[in-house]
Amino acid sequence: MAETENSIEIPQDFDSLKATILERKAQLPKRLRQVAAYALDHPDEIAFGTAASIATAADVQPSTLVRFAQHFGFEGFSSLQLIFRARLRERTPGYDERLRALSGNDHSKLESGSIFNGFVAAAHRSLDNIASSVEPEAFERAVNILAGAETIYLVAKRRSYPISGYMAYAFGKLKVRYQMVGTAAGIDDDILVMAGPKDAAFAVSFSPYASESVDQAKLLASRKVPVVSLTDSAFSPLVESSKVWFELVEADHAGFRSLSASMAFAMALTVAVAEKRRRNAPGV
Amino acid sequence: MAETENSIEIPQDFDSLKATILERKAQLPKRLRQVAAYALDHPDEIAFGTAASIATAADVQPSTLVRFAQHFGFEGFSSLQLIFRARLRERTPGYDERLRALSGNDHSKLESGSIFNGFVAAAHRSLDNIASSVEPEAFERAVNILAGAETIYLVAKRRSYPISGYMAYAFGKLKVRYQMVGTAAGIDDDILVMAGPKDAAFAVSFSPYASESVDQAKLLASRKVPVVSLTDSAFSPLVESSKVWFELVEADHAGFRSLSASMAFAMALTVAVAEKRRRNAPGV
DNA sequence: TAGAGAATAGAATATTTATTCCGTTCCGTC
DNA sequence: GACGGAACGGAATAAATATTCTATTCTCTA
Repeated sequence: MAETENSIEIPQDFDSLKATILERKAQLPKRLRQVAAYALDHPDEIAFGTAASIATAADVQPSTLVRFAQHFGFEGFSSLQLIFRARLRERTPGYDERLRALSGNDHSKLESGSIFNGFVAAAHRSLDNIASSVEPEAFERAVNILAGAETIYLVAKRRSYPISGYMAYAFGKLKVRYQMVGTAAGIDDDILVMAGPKDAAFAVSFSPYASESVDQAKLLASRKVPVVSLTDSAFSPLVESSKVWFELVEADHAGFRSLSASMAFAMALTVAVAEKRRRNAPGV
Repeated sequence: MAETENSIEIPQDFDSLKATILERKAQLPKRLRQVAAYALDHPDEIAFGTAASIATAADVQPSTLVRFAQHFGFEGFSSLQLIFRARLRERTPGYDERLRALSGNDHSKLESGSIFNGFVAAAHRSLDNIASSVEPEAFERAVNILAGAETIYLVAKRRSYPISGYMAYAFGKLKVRYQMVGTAAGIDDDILVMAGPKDAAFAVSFSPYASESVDQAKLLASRKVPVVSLTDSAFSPLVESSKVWFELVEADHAGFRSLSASMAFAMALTVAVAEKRRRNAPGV
């Protein structure tokens, strides 16, 4: 029997597939071993290539790839390929390590525990995401804009409000002048007409974008107030009003998003701005 | 002419493609803009998906994807897809690696960058910390207490305020009755005298503990309102008033703490409570 | 070294997937 | 409000890609 291995379980992720291949490579026939070697040496090619292109590269026939996949219990080459693709999607260093750490704790046993673990994992992912998507140069520009401002206007509504709330708290402690732009539209407009080019604004808004925030950012931009913004898409309506903007997508768990990464970003920005001010005006 | 743009050069890598899309997004027709937004928000899906699956996800026709690709000078969707795949092959460097790659003479850029790095790292540590320190049984008890309450009172001041603010937002969306206990002392007391044993409270306070929060937790406890609390020490004054309490120490960077882990915790608790309610009262 | 079973190559076929085409709708302009 | 051009939706078609099938080769054993 050299066909599907129905007795043994089929690997569901790259790591266990890799282990299985290594374990069995000794008793693999010539061409299948050739495929095994190529697959482990060039996993990206397997992920993106076609059966024909991979076969050429590995110097075998396309049908050999199918037999290889079936030898390890897969239905065909395509289902094997999915494993290699999933690997690229989850490619964050430390990803599976953290996943293992989480599944090791006792939360998984209880009903609410999986929710807890889910949000912790989502927060980790969000943090990995900002770490790779925020450009140091953009961050520096944002810091410079805000550090040079007389007053920093904080624009945020609804879901984003806690972020500006925390920044306000921190700016207060750090003796940085700020002004929150709240909800009451009448008052807000009175506040905003006092803003000018010497000030700056930090706006936060996530989909679905609160129209007040978008309007206020536009108003500020039209008054030549430089706007730095934090949002979740390059197509966010905040972008057009912004001198510098950051795209930050919070990972979700079961459709709900926390603000973990946003909070880390907000705090970093806040402290960096305060630090820059301290340096530029040490005598004050 | 709405076909291939032979006059302008065709983007050869993801960054320039992204730049081109952003540059032209304003004058893109409806469906093409829809595709543009989806593509930049979900680049991985474009890389791995088929024209049909992507079209469904972006809520357009497959032919629209082809037109989109051709609009930007590509021969068809497939050649556009190659750009998205190439992006995944060259692994995205993390923030710290890019920071290190910067020219070493720019001190300020390095400084702001390391602040950013520091807060992201601190957030990761905080998350690891709560994952191991929060007891599943305690979490379950907290969920039960809050899920059984008629009204959930949210007690938090100053630094903790954003946490209860976000929970309030989420409870509102989830149709869970809550009452924030704000700052104005006079009003708060009026609110609190309405609380009784059928309600419950969630209090958050970190060192130095705001005396109002501590007093209000005490008051609630004396009125037989079960209190769940989140704080940063077993010796916190909140502990004596609490039925269930959690110790959560946010890791700090340069003496400043963000709220990343607290946010993840708060969101997990909020969703778990709403989920439990939904199960217990499916008919409502 | 003959024979049996496994493995392989390559072409034939089936399937999936991208692209084209055309009737209809939308939108701006006169 | 009518016209013309651009954009769109959806089905038809073309292209690509994976899988199967069979004749042939290899390899081990008696």
